[in-house]
Amino acid sequence: MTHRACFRHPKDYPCTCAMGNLYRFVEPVLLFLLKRKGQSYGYELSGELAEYALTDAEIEAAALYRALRQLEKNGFVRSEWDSGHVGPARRLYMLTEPGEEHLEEWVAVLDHMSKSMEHFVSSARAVCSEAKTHEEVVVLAGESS
Amino acid sequence: MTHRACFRHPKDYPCTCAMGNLYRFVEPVLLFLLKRKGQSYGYELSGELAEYALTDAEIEAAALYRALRQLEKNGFVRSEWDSGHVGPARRLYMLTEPGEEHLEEWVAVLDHMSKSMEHFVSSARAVCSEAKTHEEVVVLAGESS
DNA sequence: ATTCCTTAGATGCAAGTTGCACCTAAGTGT
DNA sequence: ACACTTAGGTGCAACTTGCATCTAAGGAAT
Repeated sequence: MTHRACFRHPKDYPCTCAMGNLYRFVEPVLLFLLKRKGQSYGYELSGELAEYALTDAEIEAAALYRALRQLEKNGFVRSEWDSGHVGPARRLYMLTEPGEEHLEEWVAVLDHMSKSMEHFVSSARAVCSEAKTHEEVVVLAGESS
Repeated sequence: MTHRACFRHPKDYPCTCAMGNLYRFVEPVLLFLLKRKGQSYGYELSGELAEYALTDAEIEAAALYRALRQLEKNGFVRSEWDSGHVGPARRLYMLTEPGEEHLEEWVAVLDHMSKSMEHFVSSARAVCSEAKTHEEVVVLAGESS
């Protein structure tokens, strides 16, 4: 039941929905956006998250708010209430010094993962096309048997 | 407590341990190994898993056995007991036709993710080095203020 | 005044993955 | 008898996520 049922994306789109749950890499994207913007708040970030998301899966607002609180609990961001505008108060987040370092750690980790995945993809493609070539050989040989 | 505590790897190694839990991508690696080997069993696979693992984190034997059962439940692999050898019986796994297709889906997904991560890494590096350059400018300017 | 919409943040619950510790069982060696 | 290796497995706590739902402030319309 976990797999093979994706309503959200068109067929042929390489979404991860049908692959079972994957962590969404919410943290590093939030750290990156906060680094680039200087400061921001949950509702605003939720609009820009999709652009740099590492999977195609939509990042839920609930996950976003929880990730920000978790980052704060771990000391990577800090926040203050901002009421200097119309509408409900916003919780403004900004990176801390440990947060800057943590972002750089994430960059190293994701660089590493990206390369591992590339290696995996090319190895798997080699095995699969080998198998296909073999199938073709079998099919061609089968014509005359 | 989730973060910043990795005992298992040397410092400076870009491990994911300190990044909180990440899914380990056990499934696609197992599908790939079964494709390449034709058939295999848990204990043997556990020795070859590290080579193609997509994160540096060790994949636990427990996770491996559970992933194989899950794959079977979902129809991507099938298994049979093998007692034709010394020692305890082995549960021999092999890909099914849906499993072959699922592997190809995984390859497409991981190709996509690999490229997203690469994009993220280069964007983040640009922002960080920009900030560093700015810091250097500030430091240099600060010399004479 | 009451109702509805938008903005903004948050929680409760079920389902899923994982790490750790532990267990069963077959065969081998001492 | 006892310990070791191979092989597969379970129970529990901790964690992430999706979905549904909630609070609350401000603005617009009836």
